[in-house]
Amino acid sequence: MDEQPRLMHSHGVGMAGHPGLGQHMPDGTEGEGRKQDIGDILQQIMTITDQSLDEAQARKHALNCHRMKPALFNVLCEIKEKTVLSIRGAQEEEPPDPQLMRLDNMLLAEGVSGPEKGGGSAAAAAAAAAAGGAGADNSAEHSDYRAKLSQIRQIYHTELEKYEQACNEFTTHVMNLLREQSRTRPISPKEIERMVGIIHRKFSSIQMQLKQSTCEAVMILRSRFLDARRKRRNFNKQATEILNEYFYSHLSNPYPSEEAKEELAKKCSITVSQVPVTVWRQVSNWFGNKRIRYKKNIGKFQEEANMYAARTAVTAASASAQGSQANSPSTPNSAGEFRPEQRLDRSVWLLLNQTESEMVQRV
DNA sequence: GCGTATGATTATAG
DNA sequence: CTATAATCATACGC
Repeated sequence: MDEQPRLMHSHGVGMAGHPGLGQHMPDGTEGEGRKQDIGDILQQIMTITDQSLDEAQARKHALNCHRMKPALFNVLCEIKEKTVLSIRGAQEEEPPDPQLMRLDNMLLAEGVSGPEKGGGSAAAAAAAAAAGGAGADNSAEHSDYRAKLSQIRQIYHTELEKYEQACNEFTTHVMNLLREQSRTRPISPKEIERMVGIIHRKFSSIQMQLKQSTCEAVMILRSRFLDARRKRRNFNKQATEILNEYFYSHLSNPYPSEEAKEELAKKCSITVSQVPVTVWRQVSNWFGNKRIRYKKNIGKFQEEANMYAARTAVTAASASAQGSQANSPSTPNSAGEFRPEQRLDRSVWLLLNQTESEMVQRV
């Protein structure tokens, strides 16, 4: 193993410019005749370009048939492998591309790349059911979606197959070519392997584009069909009134508990939602929107607040004293003082609410 | 049609 | 996980 690099080095240099290389060949143990042979062969190789074409062909043929040819050829292969591969081989060995993994995962999750059609639609149905909560009429709503999805799926698969086929064809073509050439050029199996790797990488980068565009198509489809914002329906008058009633009667702490939300949902009869959103979430959304919009512009909601406060005051006939307090136009801040036990929940809201209403009051 | 209202989603922070 | 703030996409009233 010690002399191998030296040997190859001399070969490399020799190939580049020194025809008289035969003398450097392995010594001692080798027979004289063999040494002579190698010198001859190299000499012939080096001078082959000086000859005419016919002569060169003849020489080439002779060299090809020479008994030392396989051994020398192997040496050449080894040299090339060591030099070329050491130069270019170091940068390879990439980990699986994270973006590709992401795309693959998404396609799998959307039921595009997974098992056959049954699995895909089942996954879609499951997703729809999971998102829908009360998905009574969802199936009819989503049939169009599923049809489009399977269309995408089909295109994806045929394209993928095409790429796969092209890749295989090209790979075998190149492999055959290289094998063919390996008879006359120093091409090691390892190099062929490497070339195959390169081809596969190229093709998989093309595949990635397909996956990318498929993902985009699925996302667009999803947003077209599954985005609830596109199917928005306003709550009916009664539901809004009930929600507003709760909101303004709990103005100091408008954070309904889970049970309260459930209760409100029931009272509002917003059980059948056209959108893939749970009833509970609709109530949450409503309160989230209401809080933020109220806080942003208390003045705008003042009238509404008074109205609902008045209504609750009228209904709550028993609590006349507090009712009148809540009834008066400018007492949202006093609500907190009347229910100190509620303040631990959302002190931030309370603070903002108080300061804002105080400001409004002063103006 | 257009501006506003409104329900839902997304991003972000605690 | 929830609440908030910003934003989106539609509904609604004019």
